[in-house]
Amino acid sequence: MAIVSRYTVALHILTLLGLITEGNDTFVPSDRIAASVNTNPVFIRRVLGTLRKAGLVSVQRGGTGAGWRLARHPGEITLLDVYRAIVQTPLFELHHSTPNQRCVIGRGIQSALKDIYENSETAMKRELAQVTVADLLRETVARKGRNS
Amino acid sequence: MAIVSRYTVALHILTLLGLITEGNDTFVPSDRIAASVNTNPVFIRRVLGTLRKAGLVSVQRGGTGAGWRLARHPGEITLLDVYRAIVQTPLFELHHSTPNQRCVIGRGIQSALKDIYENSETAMKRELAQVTVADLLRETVARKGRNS
DNA sequence: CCAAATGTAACCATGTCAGTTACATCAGAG
DNA sequence: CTCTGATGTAACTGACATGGTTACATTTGG
Repeated sequence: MAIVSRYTVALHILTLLGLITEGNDTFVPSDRIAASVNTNPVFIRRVLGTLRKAGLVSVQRGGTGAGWRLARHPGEITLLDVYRAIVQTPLFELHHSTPNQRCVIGRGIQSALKDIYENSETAMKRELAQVTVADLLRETVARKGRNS
Repeated sequence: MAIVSRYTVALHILTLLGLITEGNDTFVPSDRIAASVNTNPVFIRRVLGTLRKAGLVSVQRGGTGAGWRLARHPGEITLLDVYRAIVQTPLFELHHSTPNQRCVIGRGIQSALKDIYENSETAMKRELAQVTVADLLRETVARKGRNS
């Protein structure tokens, strides 16, 4: 399967918070974020909770003006930070049930694949590490309206 | 989520076929493959069917000695070939429902993410392209018994 | 105290994955 | 020509993940 759209939503959230809360001390409620992402506020709050545990956003509870803002500057959050917060599982799955250990292939393949899979996942993460939320925000506003 | 374990099974199959059918003209039945992978033959045949459509394996139907073998030499099948055969979906999912087009972020983020996601997926595939089934087979038999 | 939020549980619909059973089909061996 | 060992594929299932929805207790500024 693919990497969950929750990751895309997380990046959308952080980009939006970067746009609105950077340079001031405002907080954005989950309803408003949900309206931009076009989904429901509960899902947004679930993602925000995960991002908060990772130290990427901070929350203000209670009263008018409650909501969320970035906990760091957008230039100090890489897409890999967000990936690590949202995605816990390794990119490639091994066998569901361990292969037959009485077969040469069954005995050695998981170990061999582990290395290859790690290299491949690392290469993907290396790309994500080179982009920050600030970069994404800049690119996003630059493309207002374009389709590709 | 993660890349389906079906991909791991496909690599297991091809490695096993490389071991058994390279240098002779034998065919391996799905039952025997299933015994090595430790799963059921129907699942194996489903994966083999996909690999056959991609031109990676060939099948001999009917009679004794029916089964499967590699359609190319193991050194001429990269892990990226297998990936392309098995995985059709892009690595990263975008939003399930299109974001709010009246918001600056909602308007531009999909386009911005598309580029980043493509770069990242390409980096992963570049690693897979550097390994062949022959490499995997060599590594696998070299590690008989080791756990990591 | 009121109002506007968060935090979270509970439930649901949907979809994917892989396991299983079943059976029609194929083709070599005798 | 039949027997036999296999493929090809449909159909059903259980398990699980995902995200949508409702509901409500909790928090806190005004």
